[in-house]
Amino acid sequence: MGASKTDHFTDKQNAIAVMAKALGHPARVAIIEYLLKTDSCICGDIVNELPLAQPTVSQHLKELKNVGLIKGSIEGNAICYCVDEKALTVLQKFFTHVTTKMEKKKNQCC
Amino acid sequence: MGASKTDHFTDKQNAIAVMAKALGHPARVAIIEYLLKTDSCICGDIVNELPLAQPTVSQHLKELKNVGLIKGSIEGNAICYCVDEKALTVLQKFFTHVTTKMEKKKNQCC
DNA sequence: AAAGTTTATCGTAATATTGCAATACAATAA
DNA sequence: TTATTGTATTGCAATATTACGATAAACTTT
Repeated sequence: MGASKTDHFTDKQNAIAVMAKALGHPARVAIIEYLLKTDSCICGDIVNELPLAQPTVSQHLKELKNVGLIKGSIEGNAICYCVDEKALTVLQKFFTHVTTKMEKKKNQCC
Repeated sequence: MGASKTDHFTDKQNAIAVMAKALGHPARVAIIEYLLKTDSCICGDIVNELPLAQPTVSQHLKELKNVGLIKGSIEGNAICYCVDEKALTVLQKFFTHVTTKMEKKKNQCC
């Protein structure tokens, strides 16, 4: 095995899982944080910021892009990457919903 | 390779990544949602709810527990699993922080 | 104690991820 | 055109994940 049985889960569950998985690596969390912190969003700057080789960073960027968490636009020779607001908002709403539900339950057990 | 270079990232980045990774599988998202939806939190009920074999579910529960997203308490013969409020609140705050920062930036590029 | 119930662990096969060197590709500069 | 610069892709080795059958462990009931 090694592949998830996505067929049996809801679209929403799969969507959350796919985005969460993309953030399941510190380098990719660092990329998102860097994109929010800085004004420049040039790929080369991200490579310099991270303790990883250029091909590895490129791979991480590709993954974030595939999942829709970031988007890239060609900026002359370089490429400018930015966070995608919609995708991150989906995650934000999910976790806010979760914590809201938790408060309502207030430790009914455990 | 196959192992993440966690040494070079901040503790917070690693913490977020570890929890996000745990939610990077639809079954584990489904488990969290189920625990919030229902009053019963018996392991057997979770196994019945998911389209996966009992050992597989047990493995997923273990992962969620290792990461601190859920906690389990022995309930006679069975085991009662519940979400851990603190851990999920950390994620909620992270994504709220992210979306807040996004709004401030308002598409400076891309 | 013996049998049943519930959950965890072991072992293993299939697949996925991570990381990087080498290299290719694309756009600009000389 | 020929560098040069910036990014992506390929190929591969090391490791991790997913899934489940078989089995063990722990508690309950009979």
